[in-house]
Amino acid sequence: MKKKAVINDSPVCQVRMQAISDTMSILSGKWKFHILGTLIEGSKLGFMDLLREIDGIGSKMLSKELQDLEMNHLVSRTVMDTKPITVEYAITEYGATLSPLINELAKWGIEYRQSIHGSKGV
Amino acid sequence: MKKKAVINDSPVCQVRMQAISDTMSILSGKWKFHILGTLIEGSKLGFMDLLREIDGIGSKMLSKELQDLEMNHLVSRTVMDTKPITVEYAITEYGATLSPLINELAKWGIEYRQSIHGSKGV
DNA sequence: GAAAGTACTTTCCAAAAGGAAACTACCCTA
DNA sequence: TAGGGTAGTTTCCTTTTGGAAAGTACTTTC
Repeated sequence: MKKKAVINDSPVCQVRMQAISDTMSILSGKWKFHILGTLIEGSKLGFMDLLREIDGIGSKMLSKELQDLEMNHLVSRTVMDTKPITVEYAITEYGATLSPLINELAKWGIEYRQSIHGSKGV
Repeated sequence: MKKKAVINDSPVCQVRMQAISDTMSILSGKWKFHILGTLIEGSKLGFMDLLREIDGIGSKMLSKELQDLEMNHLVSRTVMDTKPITVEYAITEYGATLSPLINELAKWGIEYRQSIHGSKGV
């Protein structure tokens, strides 16, 4: 009995799956989308600003996630030579290409909430 | 010295952030997007089919993730009364509303790969 | 009646993720 | 010179995640 050739294991599909894995590995963790979302809304924020803006995050996580995002060129880090030195974090032009994705994420989440409340068991 | 009112903590923004958290918590884990992506491509697959299709997943994870997705009405599970009983997993109509999101995810990942190869350091 | 296929579940373990609190280091103001 | 603000880092700990392997249960085929 031959094993049925289930679906599409064509290159396009494998590339697609790989692409999804790539995106998710770059944006993994509990806080990446929050940080990016915050920086997309209010460009140029300091470390303490982000710590205050993003509800629940601690300095360790914020620091680590910002480093990840910077490494992937999604956010920029600029040390200003103000007197108590400050650092400006901002979304890069490249990071801004995530806007459509983040919008889809938000849109789906909003519709999800509505579907829970507005229906009798989906 | 008054604390600067950093950005938009208007209800819309909080709702948006909450929505992103909701979506991500439903789609958390290493395999959800793979499973959904696979079921969107080839509707109606058995447990063993999925196990073979999704490279690297084990039966424990597949089982657990399918239960999660079923609980959230994103996939359906139908026990067929064939002789060695088989189970058909399929994406629900509701689960299909994730297609645009998954497409964005894939699209961004593909462009990401291109940006790595095609540029001199972004 | 043994093997193999369906669909899982259970156990046991290792690694990764994440959080609280304390600590560094530097500067300014009072 | 003590307190408070900047921007983090370090330590220690718990929780979560995920994987390998074996087990369950039932059926059909050889």
